[in-house]
Amino acid sequence: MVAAGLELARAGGPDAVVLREATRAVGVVPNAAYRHFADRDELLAAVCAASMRELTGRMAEGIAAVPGAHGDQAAARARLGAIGAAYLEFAREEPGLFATAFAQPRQHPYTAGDEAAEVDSAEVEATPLGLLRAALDELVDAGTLDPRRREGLEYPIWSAVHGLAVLTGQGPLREVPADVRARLARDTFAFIEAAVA
Amino acid sequence: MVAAGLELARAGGPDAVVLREATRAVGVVPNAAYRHFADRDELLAAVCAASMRELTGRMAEGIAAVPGAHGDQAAARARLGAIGAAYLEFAREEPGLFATAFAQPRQHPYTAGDEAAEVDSAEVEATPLGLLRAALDELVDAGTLDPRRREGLEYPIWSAVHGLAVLTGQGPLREVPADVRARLARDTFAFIEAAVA
DNA sequence: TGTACATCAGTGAACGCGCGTTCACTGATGTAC
DNA sequence: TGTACATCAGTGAACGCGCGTTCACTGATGTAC
Repeated sequence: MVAAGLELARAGGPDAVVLREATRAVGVVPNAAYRHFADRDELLAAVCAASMRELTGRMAEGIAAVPGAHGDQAAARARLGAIGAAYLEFAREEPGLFATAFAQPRQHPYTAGDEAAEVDSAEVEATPLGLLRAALDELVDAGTLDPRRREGLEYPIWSAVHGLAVLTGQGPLREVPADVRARLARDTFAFIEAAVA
Repeated sequence: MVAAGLELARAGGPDAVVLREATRAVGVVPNAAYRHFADRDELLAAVCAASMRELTGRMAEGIAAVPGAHGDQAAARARLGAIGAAYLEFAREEPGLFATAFAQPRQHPYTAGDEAAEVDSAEVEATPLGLLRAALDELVDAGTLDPRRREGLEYPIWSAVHGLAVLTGQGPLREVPADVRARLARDTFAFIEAAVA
């Protein structure tokens, strides 16, 4: 059911996650879905969570593909770039899933500064925000990023990349040609580096 | 009809712009709408355009409220800040209209660098992007912004502010308390200033 | 080893709902002669 | 000045659609005695 819903979301975003259609894809009668989900919203929530997991997985892959030991300056920078690139690539290649991942967000605890330690670190990791935090922490470890500038830095960076993804996805910039899109991505990354440096 | 649709969008976003409901609000029979709109999508497009105009208007008000002559350094900076603040404020106070403004975007010509001159300047102005461009141009005029860094700078800035609006609006950060939200906005503005300087 | 029973995924039929849209129409308003 | 006519916003009734959801049910599977 969730896999079927995921395909619907891939093709048409969260609104396309229609209970009856998912059961049809599975080859089952509509009300059979109620064996597994309380209602349509519960199915949608599961599909949203799966979409978010998919995004997180792509980002993790992008990071893992960058060689170099933890703490190496060039590698740390490259890993931050890989995070942003994977995020934008997912938004471009899977607009339906991207929209779905953010359509019905699980409550996302804001944990900056002092409260950070309270959160189960494994859970935080398995999240786009968690991966971004780890990358910034590595930049601090590598000596590239001044620790005093580290606090809260994940949010403006996340905003910039997410904003670009949205504007060039469903947004007003969705019709720009591929080369312009690539340039926007480069400019945005340069902008982030300028602010970090 | 558009005003009624706008109220629906204000309350529930673009999906809430239901043709029958708009006619009901106007006190008219459903099919009467077809005197004025080819179909539901045409009504929605009109409502989206009106939402975008509303956003642009709020931003223009925010700019106009900043005293100081064109080219004054402090005033120029304040105007850039006012743009971002108005954008975020609109997204927070009118989430439905904000979502609607970006729901069915009019094709938005990308005009950076050489092509900029080709576009009717009046049309460009009456747009969030146009206002942002004007503010950045003023920073150049004021001598605050290096002209060599000006080109294409509007997009990362727009992305950062738009991303923050989305993440704290419908997005994963939508549940954060007001003070944290304010801090995120401050951090993002500081981030932008750091990249611009 | 065999029988009784609980579990539970899936069935078949139906419901009420609100939607967008089409049809032929009415009736007021303004204009041409 | 008065009559004929075009225009056009709105009417009334109806359509087919697909949706989420509820009901009482069946039939296979696994388990307890």
